[in-house]
Amino acid sequence: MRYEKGRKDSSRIKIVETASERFRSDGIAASGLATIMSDAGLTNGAFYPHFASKADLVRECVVQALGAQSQQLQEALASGGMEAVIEAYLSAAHRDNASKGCASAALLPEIARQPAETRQAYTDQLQTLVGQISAALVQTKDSQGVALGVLATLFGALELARAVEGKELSDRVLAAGAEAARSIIQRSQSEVAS
Amino acid sequence: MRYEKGRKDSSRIKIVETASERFRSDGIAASGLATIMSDAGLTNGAFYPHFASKADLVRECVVQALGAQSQQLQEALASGGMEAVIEAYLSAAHRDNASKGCASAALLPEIARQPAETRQAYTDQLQTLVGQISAALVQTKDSQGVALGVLATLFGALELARAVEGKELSDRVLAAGAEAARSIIQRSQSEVAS
Amino acid sequence: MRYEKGRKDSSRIKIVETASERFRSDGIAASGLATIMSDAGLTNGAFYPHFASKADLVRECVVQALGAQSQQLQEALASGGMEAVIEAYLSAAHRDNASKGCASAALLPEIARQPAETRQAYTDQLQTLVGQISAALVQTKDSQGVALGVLATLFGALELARAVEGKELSDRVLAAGAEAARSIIQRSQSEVAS
Amino acid sequence: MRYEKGRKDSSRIKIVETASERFRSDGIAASGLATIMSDAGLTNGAFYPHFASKADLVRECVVQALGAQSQQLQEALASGGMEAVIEAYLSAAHRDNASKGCASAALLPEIARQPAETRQAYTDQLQTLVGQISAALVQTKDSQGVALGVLATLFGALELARAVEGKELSDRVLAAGAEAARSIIQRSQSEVAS
DNA sequence: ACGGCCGGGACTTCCCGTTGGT
DNA sequence: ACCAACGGGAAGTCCCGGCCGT
Repeated sequence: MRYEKGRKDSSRIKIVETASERFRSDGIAASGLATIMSDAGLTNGAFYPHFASKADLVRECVVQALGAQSQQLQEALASGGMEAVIEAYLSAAHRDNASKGCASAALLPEIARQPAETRQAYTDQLQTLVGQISAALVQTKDSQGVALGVLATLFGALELARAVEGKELSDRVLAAGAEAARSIIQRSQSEVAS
Repeated sequence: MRYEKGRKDSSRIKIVETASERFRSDGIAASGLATIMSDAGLTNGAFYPHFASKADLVRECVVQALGAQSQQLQEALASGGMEAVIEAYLSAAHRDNASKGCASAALLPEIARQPAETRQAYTDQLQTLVGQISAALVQTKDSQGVALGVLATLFGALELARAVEGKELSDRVLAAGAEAARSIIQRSQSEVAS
Repeated sequence: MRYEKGRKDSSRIKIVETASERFRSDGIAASGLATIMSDAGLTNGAFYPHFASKADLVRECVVQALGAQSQQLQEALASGGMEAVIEAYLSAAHRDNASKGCASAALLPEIARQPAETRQAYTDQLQTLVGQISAALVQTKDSQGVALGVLATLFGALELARAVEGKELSDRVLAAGAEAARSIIQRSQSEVAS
Repeated sequence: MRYEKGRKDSSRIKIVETASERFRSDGIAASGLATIMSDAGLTNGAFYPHFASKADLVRECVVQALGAQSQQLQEALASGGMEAVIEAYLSAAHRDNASKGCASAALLPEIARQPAETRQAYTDQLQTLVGQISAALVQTKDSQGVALGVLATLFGALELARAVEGKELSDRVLAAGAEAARSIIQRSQSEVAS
């Protein structure tokens, strides 16, 4: 799509992937371009031909990370429905592997402080996720609202599980988040039934 | 009382309050001590007699901010119950005023990257909130889990509302989060009823 | 002939001449190929069909510059002997016009840091100069040594005259160098006489 | 002298010493600040509090290197006179160890391209050397000129010995330079005698 | 031969957290 | 408590040597 015009831009892709992981593990502000480029097998000087600024890279990473998440979501929904999605999202593995996990749970407050363009890009990608989840639910008047509520719960629970000290409590947070997500879905369906 | 241990200098209190706001509005990593001290009406050199490091200040701020939140929560629960809490938390005013708002919604992913001591302090304070909410709910087998689920939903929804671009969508996120929180609570109560 | 081996394109000759001047005026490391090519009336891309690398060009320039110097030396020796050579070499005009002057005085330390092939090429050309001067001297046991000593003095004096600040001192350096060169020659001759 | 005012500035001294070696071994233009700072055990960011620019550092290095050379010269003159100076200067050890050796022989053409301030600093230091050598010679009308001539010969011969390929020839250059230097001195003395 | 691109890396500016002298 | 300075290190601009498609 984007980088079809010029060269094959494998470097650009490598940079975005490397940065995307680094941002999720260390945060955006705490990640330096030099480290990212070095991890990508390149040097500082090779950055600016690809991106106008760090903010530009951030936007690209948000798009990339949520795009990949959308694909994973599609597969999970197809194979196991919402229940599988919830269990995979609020798993210990996902909690313990932030660098390859959900960008929202890793970066939401930092995304909120990004320029409007980045937030718009995030919003666009998020709505894809909302649409996918909404479509997987029994249709109600406001299945998009339900999807948003479920996503908020998943994001919040994963962040909380990562922030608290103590594995036992963290596991309980994951379980509580999963139960909460199920509640939201089930209550929306029971409304339809009534 | 918690922060009696050190000197209860007014300077120290002022630094913590100022930093606490700055962290919530700009993020921890993006906030410099020089700016914080300047805003507190002091200079750089006055910091280290009070705190051993920035990480130390962060821990103190987390305690202070969640302590204050606990007090507000108590008042809101007393006057209007959980419904009032939800509405106040997921209000446009709270969304638009991060610097004086919930530290969790502003900082959770950054707290997750802090040293164990800070995460432990956060955990302690969080459990106070959980206890308060749990006590306000109809008692069930796992009212703490419900409280955790509600908190996760509130945190996630507020972060999401701040991150998305467009007021209309952001308002919908707030509403969806509120509805989701109500669902979690109501379903836990209906379980009791059945 | 030396540089017949490659194509004797006029472009190649132009590049070498342009680079040769630029190197002498700005130094090798400080001279970029883009500037050289541009000054030669060509573009970047025309370089590599002619030379394998910048080091290759440097070698070629060393050969070209010393070859030209050898011709000038021959003429000067023929017309005015060593005294004319010394005066021309240590003239204000030569000092103030490095770009068309002696490559040794302009580049010796940089040549010393070049790859062996370049240093070999320099050595070959230098020995031509040594032979010419040696032949112009009264023959002694070690007229080549005397020629080397004279050349070292001329190179060193010209470099020194270019490096010092202040025209008056610089002129004195030139004069002192000339007098030193004459001393070397005269003493070698007096040895013969004795 | 210079850095007495502020702190002990051991860092500054370390930077100058490290840079001074690096410049002499690799040349000024070819030496990057990052490498120099890294070798000095510091990082990029620590450079500019000490020096306004790379050119500023170069000037400092020129002063430092020639200052040290002046001390060595004094010792050599005291212990063995000019003959000892010549032999030490045009020794294989000095030729093969440019990084700790004479800055003039390593850098003269690059110094000639530096801003006037650097050239002035070089000139000042050079005149110290000239004065020392001049004082060591039998006094003649122009013992400063003789000293300049000797220095030019030494500089040129060392550069030449480093630039030529082949140890045997390089050794001959050293010997020829030494013989030339002796000739200059002796002829200046015989003038007096006559 | 052209022109543009690629990655490397230079120089410089800015600000950070922290320390020490006053 | 002030404040200047230190060293660390990031962001950004620039240009270099080298390569390729046209």
